[in-house]
Amino acid sequence: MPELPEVETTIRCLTPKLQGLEVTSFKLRFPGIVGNKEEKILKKLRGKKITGLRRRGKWILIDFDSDLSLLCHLKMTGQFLFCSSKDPIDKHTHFILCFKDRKEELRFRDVRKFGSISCHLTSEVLSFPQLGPEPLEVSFYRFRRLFQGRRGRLKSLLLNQNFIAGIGNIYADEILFEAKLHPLTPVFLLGEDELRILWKAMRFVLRKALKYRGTSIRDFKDAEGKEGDFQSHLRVYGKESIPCSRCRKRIERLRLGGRSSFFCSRCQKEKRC
DNA sequence: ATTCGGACCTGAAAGC
DNA sequence: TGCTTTCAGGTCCGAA
Repeated sequence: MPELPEVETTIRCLTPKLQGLEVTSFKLRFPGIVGNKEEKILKKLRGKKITGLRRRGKWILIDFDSDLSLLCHLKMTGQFLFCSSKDPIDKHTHFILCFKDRKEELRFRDVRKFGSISCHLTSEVLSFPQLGPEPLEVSFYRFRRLFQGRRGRLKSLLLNQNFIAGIGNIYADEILFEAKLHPLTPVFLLGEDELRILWKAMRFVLRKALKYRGTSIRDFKDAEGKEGDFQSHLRVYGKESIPCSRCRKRIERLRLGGRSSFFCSRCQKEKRC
């Protein structure tokens, strides 16, 4: 479910609540989300204080004192909840952190169980996922350089976390519509002007999605259970056969690597070699 | 070397 | 109504 805006929204919601809290215990109800090795390391969290939360791509980092960090990925349906320990625990809640002098606890729930939590040394945690630059931090010059010598389709590249980190299926489609570029465009055909338009579109769409606190189409909720508002601003994603907001031609859908891509065939003309 | 399908899971919605 | 199929904000792996 979550891409950069949803992950960032989750972190912004959690940070003021978790900052400074000391771990007293944890419950692992479904060990599958952490490796067996990690289960051992997790015990080291007892007595540690949360110093802060960070995002890198779609990863969530929870930093503790004494050089420990949790590295978490929500995948499709993962969700963090900060709630009263008296609230009922449903069957999809897999991991719980409890804190000193607090009635609230941090829960990780994940219907599809794709998500993951692992524990690392803070000094090493970022070397684990091999990720491209942050879309909202990368300069145009570096962005342009990323494309040098690359092959393949434009949308596939935007989804490649190695290439750039944090964009997923919804925002890739929205960015391409904003930039008026076809998802199947071979990247070597892109010129300087188009790359600049793409870079601007990427920043525009992601910042707007952040402003509206993410997209809640199906599952996404922040750590207070609150939904995002960007779904009412989507222009192509999930809009098959609905008239394009720019030109009124019906939005089309195609399959790219097993995933749906929504686009306007009039606004986003396919480039030929 | 990219690209594809399948795998990992569950549940909602659509199709028949 | 009820059973079956399809689909889903992600990523990894192995095979064409």
